[in-house]
Amino acid sequence: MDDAAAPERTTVVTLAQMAGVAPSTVSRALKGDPRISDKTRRRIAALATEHGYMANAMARTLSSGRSGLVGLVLGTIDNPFYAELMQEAVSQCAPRGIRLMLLHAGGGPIEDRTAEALLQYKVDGCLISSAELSSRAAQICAGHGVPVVMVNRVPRLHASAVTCDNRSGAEQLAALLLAAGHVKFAIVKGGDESSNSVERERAFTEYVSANGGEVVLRVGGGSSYDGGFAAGRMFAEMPVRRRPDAIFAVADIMAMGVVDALRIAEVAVPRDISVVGFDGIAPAARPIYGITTVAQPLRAMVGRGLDLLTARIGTPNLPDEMVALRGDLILRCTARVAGQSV
Amino acid sequence: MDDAAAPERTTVVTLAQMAGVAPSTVSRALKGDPRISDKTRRRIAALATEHGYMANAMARTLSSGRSGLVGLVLGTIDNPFYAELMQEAVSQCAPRGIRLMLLHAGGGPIEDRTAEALLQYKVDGCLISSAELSSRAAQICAGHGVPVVMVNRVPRLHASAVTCDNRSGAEQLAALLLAAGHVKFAIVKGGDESSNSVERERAFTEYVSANGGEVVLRVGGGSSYDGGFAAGRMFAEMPVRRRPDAIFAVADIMAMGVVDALRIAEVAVPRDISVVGFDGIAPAARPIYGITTVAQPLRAMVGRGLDLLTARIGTPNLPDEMVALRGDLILRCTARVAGQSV
DNA sequence: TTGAAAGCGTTACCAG
DNA sequence: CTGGTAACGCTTTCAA
Repeated sequence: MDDAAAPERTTVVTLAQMAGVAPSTVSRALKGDPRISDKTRRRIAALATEHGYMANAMARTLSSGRSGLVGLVLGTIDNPFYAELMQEAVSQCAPRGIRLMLLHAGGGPIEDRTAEALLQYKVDGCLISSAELSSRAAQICAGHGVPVVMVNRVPRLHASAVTCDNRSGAEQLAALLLAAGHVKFAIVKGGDESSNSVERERAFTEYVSANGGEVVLRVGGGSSYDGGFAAGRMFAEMPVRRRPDAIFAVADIMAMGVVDALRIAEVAVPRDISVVGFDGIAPAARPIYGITTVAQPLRAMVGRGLDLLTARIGTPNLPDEMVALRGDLILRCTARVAGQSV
Repeated sequence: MDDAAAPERTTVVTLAQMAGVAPSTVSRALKGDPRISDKTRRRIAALATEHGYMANAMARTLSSGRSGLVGLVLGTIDNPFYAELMQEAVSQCAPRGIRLMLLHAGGGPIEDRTAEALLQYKVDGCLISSAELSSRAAQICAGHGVPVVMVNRVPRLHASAVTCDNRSGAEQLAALLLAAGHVKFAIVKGGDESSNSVERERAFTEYVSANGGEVVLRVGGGSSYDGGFAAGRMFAEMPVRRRPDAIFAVADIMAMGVVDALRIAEVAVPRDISVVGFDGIAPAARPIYGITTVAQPLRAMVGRGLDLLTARIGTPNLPDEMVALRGDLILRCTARVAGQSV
């Protein structure tokens, strides 16, 4: 009835007709191919905007093999770090003209059917930032030449990665605590599969041992608030003599749990125990927490990750590249500081 | 050199050749078209799995007009509610075979270039859960027949929506507080553009007024922790006589801020003031907070939202539909309860 | 500097 | 029940 005037979506072909040129010319003009005369280019561009032309990404992909899609894999979202990372990724992808396909978010491995979306939608590359990457997904990427970049995680298989410099960060924290006179340390670990946790833990331990301190205790915190809370309660219940001086929680979210547990048990932070974290998530900065920490340079990390990815999309078979970015020590109030009384 | 044996990706055509049938038959067999004989179907299916056939989504979209893509628009991610919603959406989309394109996350409106992705990638529908939907994006969807479903937000333009029953929730909270003997109430609002905030605020006010209480104060909290914190500090600084008895923060994230500010000012919750929230986000349940609240039935909301969306994708021009799901009152410890001493 | 035509992999329509 | 074939909209040689 009322669709008599089917508006006939504008395509390269319709544009070509209007401009009196070939479709190929339109295609070239629109993407700025240098061998199209300025005059025709302008004419075509004008027509295009006038008619609200929008390239059909599907057709383009089918023909060119490039989709402009990047797969995003996120870790468990209870940790605000991943939410912040996601937001950063979204905002940095827009100006680069890359679209994100959200493949996974949360704990657990990637489902097979999800991994297949990689292939079906001809994803150009993959940005991964979860602890658990199913090996199937990794295989798929590797097997089909889909470049993978990991952010905040060292790669197990064929992939590039950008991480925070865990060693330097952990050392800065250790140095801070040591300078404040602490000697008996505890570490609240993430998971054993978490490369970050392992690296931070080791660097911290080594630095402390080499400088007159000792890590007397290490407890698992599962990279979650609850894990940190449980650990904190355990510390609070220890006889004071055996209790550590200072606690390094390898993630802020766990440090928050530790601090809360201590607070509830009326163990004063930092008077009785100093607590430091790692990551620099927003809630840890709230006045109620004021977690002393090392902040990951999230913006730069995502930016660098996207650089690596686009480079590899443009030029296949580039060698894997690992980049570590230094984090910033942020002094707040859960750790004693040398020469400062509480 | 070593790509001599170009593996020739398996497609419907190659499969057809192997099976000795037409491509159209393969296509039909693979999608379970009933008019293909069981025998051929099985044969083709076997071939397909054997050769690891993966349909090319781009080609399919080009030909069928349906992409299987749903655009996801998320509000500011500082509120864990959106992170939880995202996770829920991701996990519910997978089994339904729908893929998510992450269009936007964070504050601010959707960029135009992002909105255009909607068209370029032939997104089948849009799931929106942010306060700010750029009208441009909405126009684009409406103008191109892309169904839109809003979750946790009432639609301004042409769109369906699923929300929590704000009225019932607010009334449950009001009733609880009234029963505990509170009479002087304050409300910490979200933004004025937030439909949820407005609805909750109004329902709460009406119920309270109708039952012998009074809302003596309403202050903006910007739907953020910081906003709640500022509001809480303000309450703490008020002369006790003028201070409200009980505070309704229209979002848990603000309630957390309120509670922290009061705690820091050594105003006891709930002894001196009761505080209630709304949403049911995970951090508000931590022992350190224990926010009394109404939890939104997130899983059901997302499920229902996806139902509405797929229905509208399958059958265009269905009328807009608004569904409200009742939330659950969760008694924790920031609100006094009738007949209970503190 | 531009044009013509051959795909890209699927689906859908029309026959048979 | 199945086959043929024309789209879908764009890119990309190969020619001119």
